[in-house]
Order: sequence, then C-alpha cells, then structure tokens
Amino acid sequence: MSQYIQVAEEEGDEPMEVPSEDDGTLLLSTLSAQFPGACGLKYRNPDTGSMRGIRLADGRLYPPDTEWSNRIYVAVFPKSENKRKSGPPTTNSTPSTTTSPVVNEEQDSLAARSKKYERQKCSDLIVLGLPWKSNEEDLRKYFSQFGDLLMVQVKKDPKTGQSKGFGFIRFSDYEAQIKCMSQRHMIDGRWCDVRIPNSKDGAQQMMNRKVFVGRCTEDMTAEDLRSYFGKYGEVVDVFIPKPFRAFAFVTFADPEVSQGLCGEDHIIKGASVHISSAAPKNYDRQNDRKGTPTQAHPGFTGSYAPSPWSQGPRGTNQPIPNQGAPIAQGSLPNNLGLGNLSLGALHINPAMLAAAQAMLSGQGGWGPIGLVSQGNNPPPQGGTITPNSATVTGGGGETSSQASVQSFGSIGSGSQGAAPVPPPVPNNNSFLGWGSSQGSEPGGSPGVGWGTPQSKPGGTWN
DNA sequence: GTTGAGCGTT
Repeated sequence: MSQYIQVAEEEGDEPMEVPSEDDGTLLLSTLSAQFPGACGLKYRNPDTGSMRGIRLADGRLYPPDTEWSNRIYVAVFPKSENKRKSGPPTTNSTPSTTTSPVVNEEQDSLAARSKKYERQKCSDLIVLGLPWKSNEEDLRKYFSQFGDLLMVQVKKDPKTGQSKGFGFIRFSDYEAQIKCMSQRHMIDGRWCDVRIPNSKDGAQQMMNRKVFVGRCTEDMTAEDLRSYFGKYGEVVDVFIPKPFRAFAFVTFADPEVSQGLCGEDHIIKGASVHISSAAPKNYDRQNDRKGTPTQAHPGFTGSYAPSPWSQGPRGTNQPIPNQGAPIAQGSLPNNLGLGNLSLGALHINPAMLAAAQAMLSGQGGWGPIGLVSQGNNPPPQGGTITPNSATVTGGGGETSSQASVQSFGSIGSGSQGAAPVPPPVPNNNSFLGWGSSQGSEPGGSPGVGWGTPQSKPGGTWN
C-alpha cells in the first residue's frame, strides 16, 4: 500500500511528504521530482547517532526494516565541493527588486576570483511563460527559494509597461542555478520554464584581447568599465561608442583574461551586461551561409530542452529516450561538468560542440577568424580546442553553430514546430506534457510524483 | 482591458 514518506532536504529542514509505490518502495524519480538532483535517501539512526543510508536498487528506494515508519528522511545529493546551503551567507540581502551593484562587485573581488573560476559560473537565466501580472518582486520572492538572486528583471513593453511574459534572473550560486533549472516553476498560477537564454554564446570565439560588452547602460562610463574589469586583468583600452549604443569594447593586456570573461554576464551598476568576443567587423557576413540571419555576435539560438528530468514519464520509471544523462536515476549531476559552457540542461561541452560543428559544417568555420584582423596575437597553435576548459578557441561560423546546437536542442521540444529535427522521442504528444498546454498539469494525471513545489495549482491561467 | 512563443534598447 502506498503511503507518504517524510523527506527533508537537509537535516532539520521542514520535511515534505512524498508518496511511495504500492509495493512500499519509493521511486527515486518520485524523490527527485520533489528534490531535484537527489540521488538517495538517508536518515539518522537514533541508536548509533550516525546517518544511515537507504538501499537503492533499480531506481527504487527500499524502506529500512521493511517499514518507512514515521521518521524523517533526508535527501542525499551528489557530493559537492563544499556543502553549504545555497548561497553564501554574505551581505547579499538586497530587498530591492533590482540588483545591488555594490554587492556584486564585491563578490567579484580578486580574492574570490580564483575560486570563482574553478567553479561553474552562473549565467543569466530566462524565465519563460510568466503571467502577465507577475512583477519583479513576485519573481524575486519565488526564486529566492533556490538561492540568492543577483538580478531580477521582467521584460515589459516600454510604452504600456505591460509585461512581455518573460524575464531574466541571475543567481549568485551556481548550485542554485542548477537546481532552479532542473524543474518547472509554478508562478502565480502558470507553469514557467527557466532556461539558459539563447543569447548566450554556445561556442566562444577565439583568442582576442578585446571583448564586446553588450547591454551597457547609459550611465556606464569608460572609467566605470575600466575599474570594473580591472579586477580581472590589466585593461588597456575601453571604447564606448558615441552616441550611446548600449555596448562597449574593453581590451585587456592579456588575451587569457578576455577569453576567460567571454560568455559571461556581469552586473555593473545594476545592469547585466553580456561579455562576448569582439568580432571583427563584417566577420559575420563573410562567414554567413545560405541566408542565415546576420549576427555580429552569434548567439545560441538552439532551443533548449526544458530540463526533462523534472518531470519523468508519467507514472513510470523509464529513462527518457535519447537523454544523455541517467536522469531516470535521478542523479542530476551537481556540476554539469566543467567546460560545459553553462549550457545547463543539455550536456554539451565544447568538445561535443566542436565535433558537431565539424560534422555539420563540413570544414571551414574553425579558422582563426578573429586572429587575422587582430594582428597582434600569436598565431594559432595546433590544437587550440581545449575541451575541458570553458573556452574554445577557434570559432565556428554561426550557421554551423546553430545547426549543431539545434540538433541537440530538439530533445523534447514538444510543440515547437520550428525544430529542424523532430524530437527523438515516440510520437506522443503527452510526452512530458510541455508544449503549450498551460494548465493541463497540476491536478491532472495522478501517479506522477510531482506535485506543485509550493504553490497554488488550480488558479486561473490568465 | 486582449496574448502565450519567445530571448535581454549590440
């Protein structure tokens, strides 16, 4: 007979009840639906005082002594380098809905830097599907459950002030980001998805001392940028086009520095700027093929699979076809592998990207595009593709980049008719139930071990 | 006081 088992995220935390199966076991998928990333269960044995692990076999957790009884269990997560809870207990408590630049700039101090660069970096995340009425405060309230937020934005129509139904957030802690991306979110009565924005560069561009700083605000002066980026290395030049064009160029003395920053989002004066490699003028045109939209800064326009593990196949414990990770086992990797370029849910690392690009683009596209016009850089070394660093030298043309990513990204893209490759899943529209069906989910289809995280289903959808 | 896939005043 089925029963509910009390599970807490950490010892001492408020437990939540998760349902067992009829045979008394607890599906790991059920557990991980509520505790994304959980890979096991444990409890403190009162006799010995030590923690006791729960037996796990074939994706099922077995009750100790044939009985779960009333004790509170604790979810087990893949080991992380330091096991503090989400977010450092720093000064990071800004009640305002916008970013506090001071905090962020402090966090990026030199002392923290070496550490930071060993860890996975947070990136801005796009929140899709927001109710029209949700504002930044709502978002902040909701998403702080995952960790400290550095930035919250709801995109609005400048004229009407009406929300466009999506926004951006940024966590300070990468674990918070991972956790957040591993599930869907019920916000004010709508299911929302959190993904890495497409605007994020999938593959980095080549060694270049100059970086493009996008999304600058008008109050950012050259001096601001110089002092901000000076933390990362010697800045030899800052260029801000006049009149205001919302971007700037920063040139470092050391290409390693500029390279290391590429692909990142930084928060300066409360605004999230995006750093990418400064592409030479006309770079895109020359490399453009068959009418691909021209883009000076190729973005990652593939569609991201909406974290399929958050919602396992209904009532089953089947792995999701074509999903690279053993998600059915619930083992959400805690770090999705260094060098994953923060691609989040998809396990694409530079090596994969490189391979895909190579395949899809025939050849060409891997030349040292940026180097030639730069002139003052060392010639490309053989093998400058470094699969395990977060940067890939040698950039593909953006056409190939897009193509390659889309073929990955079509996983479970549901009703996104635009995907060039059909989803490699059974032709089953109820697959994961994403698609466009808002409101089909909460309360529907029983037997799925995923209720609503904390909020109110049954609300109205609009 | 409407809408529901997308991608941020490059």
